[in-house]
Amino acid sequence: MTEPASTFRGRASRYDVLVPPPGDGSTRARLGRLELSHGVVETPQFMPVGTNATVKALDPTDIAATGATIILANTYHLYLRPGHERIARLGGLHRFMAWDRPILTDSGGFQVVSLGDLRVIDDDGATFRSHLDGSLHRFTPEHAIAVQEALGSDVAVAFDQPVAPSSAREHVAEATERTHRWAERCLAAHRRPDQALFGIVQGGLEPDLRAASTAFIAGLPFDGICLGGLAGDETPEQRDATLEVAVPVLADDPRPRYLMGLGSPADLLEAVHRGVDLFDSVLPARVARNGQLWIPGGRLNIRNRRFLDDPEPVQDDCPCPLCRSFSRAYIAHLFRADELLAYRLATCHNLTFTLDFMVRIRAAIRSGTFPAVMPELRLRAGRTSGREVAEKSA
RNA sequence: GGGUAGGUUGAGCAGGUGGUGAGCUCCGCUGACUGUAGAUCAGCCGUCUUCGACUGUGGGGGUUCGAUUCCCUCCCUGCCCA
Repeated sequence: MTEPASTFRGRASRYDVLVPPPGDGSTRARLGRLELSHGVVETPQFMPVGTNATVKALDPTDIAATGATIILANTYHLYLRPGHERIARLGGLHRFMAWDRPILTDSGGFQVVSLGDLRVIDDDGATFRSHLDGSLHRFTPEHAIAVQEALGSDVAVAFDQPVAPSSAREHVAEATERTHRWAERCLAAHRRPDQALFGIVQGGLEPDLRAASTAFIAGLPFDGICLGGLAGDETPEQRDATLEVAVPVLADDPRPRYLMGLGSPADLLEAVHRGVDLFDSVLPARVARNGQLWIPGGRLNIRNRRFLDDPEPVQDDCPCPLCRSFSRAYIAHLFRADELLAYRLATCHNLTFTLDFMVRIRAAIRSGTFPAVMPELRLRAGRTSGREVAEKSA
């Protein structure tokens, strides 16, 4: 392998950019290698979400078979149940969930938005009312770090205050300021030497706030830069524009860039093109559980009646356990019968599709064909909403 | 054959003892879902020219201004007794 274009050595990570953007301005996509305590992650990469120390419906063997090399788990949920201290006593999160590859923990910041009615926020932190039993819980930057250190993830993430992209400018500004102060506190609180720590940029869709936030977070000694507050209610155009503002600020920064929450293949492609290295999202797994299967060029709503008689596999060339052994008719039947196997097979498939899509992106970057193959990859990704565009012959 | 309880929109039900029965749950159809309070949620789900109109309470007949309701008769189903 040739010399990396850049290398970043963090406290518990190393990031090599193996293939930098071409320099002709045609794309900011790059190929990288992120070394963490439990293994190596090639970038651009997608992380399946395993909030409760499980990627819903899958066991670690299934997860690995999808091609995933790193997964995300959630600090807030694991703090509430079963408790981070219990997980620590039981040997840490990797051992607890029997996943020996890298894990990134989200800080609980997202629950500041997602648990809207159940939390009160102030400058020092956030108070949550548990969605499980209604009890009160206090989260501060220091506490979010302590919990993540107890869990022992490869990558911890700073506690932040995301806001809906459509929020008013004053609200965005306030949350962004607060996120900056909390970022500094997270850095000051962090001790664990075998755990990397990523900082989170906010700034909403306001170009000046987003640029300033990116510069501020990049100015701190984090091991990676998360772009937060996206993958919400913004339009794809607004998201692209925001990336065009943020990524150039990081142009000479050797650290990995992680866009939090993005998950549809079409969205991933556009964000890679604009310079993002890492992603996570519940989307492939959630829509799978809800009966939507992703295939090249589109999607199948497998609950539709017509699939009950369809003997074809969901996707011919897919190596997942669903496509390898079963027909569309079978998975359609499982969904209608509310059989648990439906959720496992569907989740395996969508994650396999998504991670294979990332493989294709990386291969194109490696071979220097990346910007050129985008139309082809867009076609494969299909539309992110609306009716399916690809239909096998009946 | 006798007795008894029933027959309501694909299924299962609710309701209704003379004055406008389209209400629920399934099923079905279509959407949505992006750092997971989500194996979830929303809309539709008799017909039509669908901000409204029409039809519909097993069939037929009767009483009545008006019947799902009262009367007659027939059919069907469950249960009990022969």
